[in-house]
Amino acid sequence: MLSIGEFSKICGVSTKTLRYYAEIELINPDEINPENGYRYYSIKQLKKMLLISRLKSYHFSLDEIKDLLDAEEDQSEERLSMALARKSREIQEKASALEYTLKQMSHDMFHLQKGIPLMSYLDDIEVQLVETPPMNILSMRQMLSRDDYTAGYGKHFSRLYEKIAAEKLTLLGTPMTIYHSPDYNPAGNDTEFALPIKEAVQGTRDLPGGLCAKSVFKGSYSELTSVYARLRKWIEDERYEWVQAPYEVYVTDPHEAADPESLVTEVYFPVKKK
Amino acid sequence: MLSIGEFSKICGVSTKTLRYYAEIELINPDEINPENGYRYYSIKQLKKMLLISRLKSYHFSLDEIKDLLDAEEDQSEERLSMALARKSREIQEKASALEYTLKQMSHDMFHLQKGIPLMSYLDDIEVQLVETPPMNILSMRQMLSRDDYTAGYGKHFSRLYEKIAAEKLTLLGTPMTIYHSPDYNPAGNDTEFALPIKEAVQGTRDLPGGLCAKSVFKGSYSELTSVYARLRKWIEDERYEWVQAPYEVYVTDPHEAADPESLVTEVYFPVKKK
DNA sequence: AGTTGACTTTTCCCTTAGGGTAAGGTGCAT
DNA sequence: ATGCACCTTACCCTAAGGGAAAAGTCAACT
Repeated sequence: MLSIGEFSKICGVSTKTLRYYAEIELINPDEINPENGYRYYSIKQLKKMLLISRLKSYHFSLDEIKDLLDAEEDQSEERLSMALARKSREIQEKASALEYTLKQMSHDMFHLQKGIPLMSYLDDIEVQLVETPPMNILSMRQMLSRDDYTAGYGKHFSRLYEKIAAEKLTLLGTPMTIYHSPDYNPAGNDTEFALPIKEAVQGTRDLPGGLCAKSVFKGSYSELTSVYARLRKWIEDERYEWVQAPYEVYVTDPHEAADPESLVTEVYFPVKKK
Repeated sequence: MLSIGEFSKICGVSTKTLRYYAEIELINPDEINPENGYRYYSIKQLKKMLLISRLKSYHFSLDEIKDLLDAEEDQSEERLSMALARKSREIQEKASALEYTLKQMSHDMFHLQKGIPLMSYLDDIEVQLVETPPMNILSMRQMLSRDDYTAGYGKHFSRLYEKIAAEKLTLLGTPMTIYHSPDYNPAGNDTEFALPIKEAVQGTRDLPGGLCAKSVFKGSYSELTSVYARLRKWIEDERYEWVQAPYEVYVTDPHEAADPESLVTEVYFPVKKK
């Protein structure tokens, strides 16, 4: 039997951690001396402890690890395999999110180098009041969190384009995204991906036209949240009111634009006078 | 003037967040009604709030953001530039750490698919007692955290190799790492990178020989922590005691091994009988 | 003028995975 | 017997807010 200090050195984890793991019942000491409360670990627990450390290095939470270890003997390998596959996908998404962040940052650093203050583009966003015609759109709607957005974007639009090709429909414009969640919600947004088409077939719906506050923005998508802020500010200032879900129209195909600076996006807020 | 709810919608952050930011004095409401405590924000604060959101998306902590915003007007752009460059490097390191984790995971998944339980290799690690001869080593020593390890490894060894080339020294073996921190410390380990050479020049020291517990391990470096555990267990079981810093010898050049499975590493623990 | 519903305030507790410290009890070697 | 290393529990702390409760306030509608 090993004291907590000895076991801690063998495993490479702190005694504090071992006590915490006992508290949450992730790994219990083999024996506890009832007189003095001393914890004693057996060498057989080393393997379990090392597995915990490894899963932790794979970014599993202690709760997830507990679930995996508590699984029945005969299912455990299968569950572990599935969990690893799932977590691996999560990490890939995290990594590509980081890549994206890096791109945004280098973009901002480039601006700063040229002496342009970071948020100055805000002053250049112009807002106009326009009347939009009704459209017939082919769309898919889903709850999406910020993190899923990039993945969702590609997936849904490629499906929509497939359908258009398969059913020989007539495309009338560029892709658009409609945001149905009333206010900004970090947990997830009710998002509709849409393409305007001519034919009214199954899966299409009517997007009513009407008065809209509109901004045309040229630049990286990461700055779009500011465009929304600018529009909401304008709506507030001009005493309008927001009557329907706002939407974005991607005038430039993001896959064809080499430079994020050249991306053109229109943002519409359907409004009425207060 | 905008109420907290209005300002929150315009900025795309929750009211809770705005209250928290006021509490930590990151961004204060322009005015607080002394009678009812209502917070009122001016539209001029929008730009600051959006900048905060952007910096947050770049993984700056609120403390860091506060420092950046509190900077003097004339220094602020310069500091921002430097901070972005630094944070960008941090993120790159995070990303490559994730890539590395992904490699380890796919390795484990491959094993599981073949029906090999994850930690079974532990049973295959053999320990032997050997007598090592003293060596003369050229070395560099530094505190390194787990995260810096990969970067430190490449940097230090390339410097050591450069010196050997420049001074025409005679290499007597493969690279090794000596771990001077007595127990595992997540904050940072006192690590010495070394190459055995013939000549006793400046920058070299004597590595005393003696009795060692030794394991030869074939496989990915991520499994080395377990080799250490296995050795410490053996030392405990056999009633030996650990008298000096343990060290690893990289028998295979990690840059030349295509498959992590083929990497060969020796781990030595200088010991004496208790 | 009264009511209702939407909005705002403060306060308290909760989250992860332990770290740090204090006060007091043990085990082992000299 | 003493000293010292080791062990115990208990309490507070972290970052960035989320959730809920209780109470006060605003604005619109009747």
